[in-house]
Amino acid sequence: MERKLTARGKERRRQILDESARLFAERGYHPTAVADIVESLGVGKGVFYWYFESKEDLFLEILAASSQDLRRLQQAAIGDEPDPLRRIELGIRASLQWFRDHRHLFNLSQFAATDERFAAVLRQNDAVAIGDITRHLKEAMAAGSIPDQDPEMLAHALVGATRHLARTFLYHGEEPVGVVAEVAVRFVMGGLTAPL
Amino acid sequence: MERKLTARGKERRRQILDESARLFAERGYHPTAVADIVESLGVGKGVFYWYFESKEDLFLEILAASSQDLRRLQQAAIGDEPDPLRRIELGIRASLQWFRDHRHLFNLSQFAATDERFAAVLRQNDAVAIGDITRHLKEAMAAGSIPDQDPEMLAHALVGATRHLARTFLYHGEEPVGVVAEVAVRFVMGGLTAPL
Amino acid sequence: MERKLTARGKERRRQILDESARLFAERGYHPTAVADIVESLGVGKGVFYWYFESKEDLFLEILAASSQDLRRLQQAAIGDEPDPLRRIELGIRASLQWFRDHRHLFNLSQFAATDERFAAVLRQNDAVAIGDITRHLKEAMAAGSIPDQDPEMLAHALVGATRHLARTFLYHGEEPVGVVAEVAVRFVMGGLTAPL
Amino acid sequence: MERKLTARGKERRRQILDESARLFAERGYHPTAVADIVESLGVGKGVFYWYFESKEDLFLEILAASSQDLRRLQQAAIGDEPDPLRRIELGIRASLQWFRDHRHLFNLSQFAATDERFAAVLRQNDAVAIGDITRHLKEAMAAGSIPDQDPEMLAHALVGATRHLARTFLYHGEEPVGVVAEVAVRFVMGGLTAPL
DNA sequence: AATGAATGAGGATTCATTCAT
DNA sequence: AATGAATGAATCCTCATTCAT
Repeated sequence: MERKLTARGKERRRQILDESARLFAERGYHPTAVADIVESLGVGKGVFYWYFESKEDLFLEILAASSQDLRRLQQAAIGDEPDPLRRIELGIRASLQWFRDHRHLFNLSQFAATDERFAAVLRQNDAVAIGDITRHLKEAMAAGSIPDQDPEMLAHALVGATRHLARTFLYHGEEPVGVVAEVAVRFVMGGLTAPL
Repeated sequence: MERKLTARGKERRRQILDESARLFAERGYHPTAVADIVESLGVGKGVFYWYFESKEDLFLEILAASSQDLRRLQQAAIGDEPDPLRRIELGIRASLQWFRDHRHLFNLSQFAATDERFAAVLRQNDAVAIGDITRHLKEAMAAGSIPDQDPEMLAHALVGATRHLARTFLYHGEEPVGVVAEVAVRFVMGGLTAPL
Repeated sequence: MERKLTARGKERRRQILDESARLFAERGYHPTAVADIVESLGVGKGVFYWYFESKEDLFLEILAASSQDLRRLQQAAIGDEPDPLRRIELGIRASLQWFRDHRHLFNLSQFAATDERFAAVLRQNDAVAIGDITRHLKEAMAAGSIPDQDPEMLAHALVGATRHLARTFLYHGEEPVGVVAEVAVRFVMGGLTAPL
Repeated sequence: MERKLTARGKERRRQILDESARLFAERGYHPTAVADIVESLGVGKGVFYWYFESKEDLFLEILAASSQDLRRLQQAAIGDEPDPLRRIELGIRASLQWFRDHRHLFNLSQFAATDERFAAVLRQNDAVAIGDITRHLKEAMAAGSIPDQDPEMLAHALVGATRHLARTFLYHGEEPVGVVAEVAVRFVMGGLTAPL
């Protein structure tokens, strides 16, 4: 594969990527046929396979791209903030904003976790995120701002709380991001700083 | 439907229920064919449709049964404990134990969330759980043991943190339940009691 | 696979085997779609896959079966004839008769030779036939009725001449088997006994 | 069609012809896609259709060209040899050499025989070869050097033996041409001169 | 001459479900 | 209750060919 694409080609590729993410999210991976995707774009079936090796391949690409996108946003939000706990707070707020803006992607990773072919990518994506957070936590422990504990477990607790709030109130519900963020941040900070 | 089943019939039904839960969890709902299920039980295809309306129907039943089972355990664990925060703690510990014992079910609800036909049931199950927790939280707020906040949001934060820890360290990992429970309880209690 | 088949099932299986051999021979392997086969039998598409793993699998089975059938006939024709050259003659006559009766199979092995997935089976089939002939030739050389030469090469020359005559005059042409057999036997015997 | 081609154009055409012959021989006609051919040449798909009407057309051309090439070589080898049997011998030796040099073409004609669209060309090619041989044989019969028989049948027996030896020992095997030629010539001469 | 893009019919295979026995 | 057989719509993917640039 690895075609050389013209400008028009790149545009098409992006179209397919976007449209299929939308459909996968809406109906699920299996129930969305390649035929649905191309029909929804008004192009022939061959187009899909001109740009992607397979349906599976496409899905993997969507997963990878979205996780990269989220991370980019988080890092931009954190900037060079020196306080590690404050960095975590900024990360949470950025994530919630991103979740709101890309709510349709929730189902994708949800589903990806249930299929071994995709779960691997998901775990890797997660490992990166957890790694980032773990670094902040270690720093905070070294500075004495939170008690010494297994930083990885804390990272997962933090991620779990944040994502679930996002799914419930930003994806299924329509709560303003700010409100959810307030709760999330307070809950997480309380959890991180809770004495042993 | 609603057949009257003999003792042997009930046993068969349970066999199918268990085996398909195992297969769905292992490979996913769509990739598991009815043919796989009956073959794995060494019976003919007719058997399946004797006991279940459809594959979809069977999956719904698995979902409902497992959520009921979890709730029963939680309530047994809580007993008549008077302190609401203590009730929550007992609920978390019971849930983690159940998750450990039924780890194969993680993927099932994970997947169910991505398919509108199943998501409804899931939401209902969740609503019950959240309702239980919300009641405890309101009581705790009334008693002044945690600050006044939207109890439903707190409930979701709590559930998200707990489930994610379970998924990561009890399903993918092999951490002892006690260790995870300790972290979960401290994190959640810290989060709940964090001052405004 | 390896299903337990009822009498009706075995009958169906044979039907598919026969009908597809006919179609493959008539139109070629690739141009014959599974849909053509089942349609020509007036059954649903699933039936094919109930009895055969794949189209490829079916073709391999046809190849194997036909080569076994031919060999069985040859051995029956040879019986316990003591003279090795006479055995070869009987084998040639039997083969020609079989080729006439199963002319539609010519194209099959012709095609099979061009696809590596099938060529292997073909080579194995051929090896058996060549082995049989080689044994007769060695005996004849030991008895001094033909000059000492590489028996395997002779066997191939013999097979080549016979098959090509069959293809030309029994498959494409309509010559009586007896006439072709006369020429084939005289040509081959002349070739085998030609002095060094 | 029938384009006027520049020198560069002719070169391109030849490239396509050679590369596709190679690929058809290696993988078979149907499994070789036009896309494979052009990709293997590193050119765009338009190129193919600039030089050839269709894939089918290309294949027919390959068939015709190779049979012409073989015949040219045979005639050059025969020269003006007066003895008809000697001419046949020279033809066999030349053919074997050509088969060795173009072994990859074996599969092509093998396959062509199984598809009615190509079989016609093949039969015509064969008819020419058989016609040449038949002429030599008639002359030999007239001269009394071989017994009177149907010359066409003999020609086919001869061709069958020779080709099969070539396929077995020059294409699949690695026998020296000389050795195979010796066996082939002796076998054929024995067969031709065998008394009635 | 040449390229990347597009077409869409066609092909192998799967699978939930039904049915005759 | 249970079985093997059958159905056929649906799915992913391929590929010869055409086209705009």
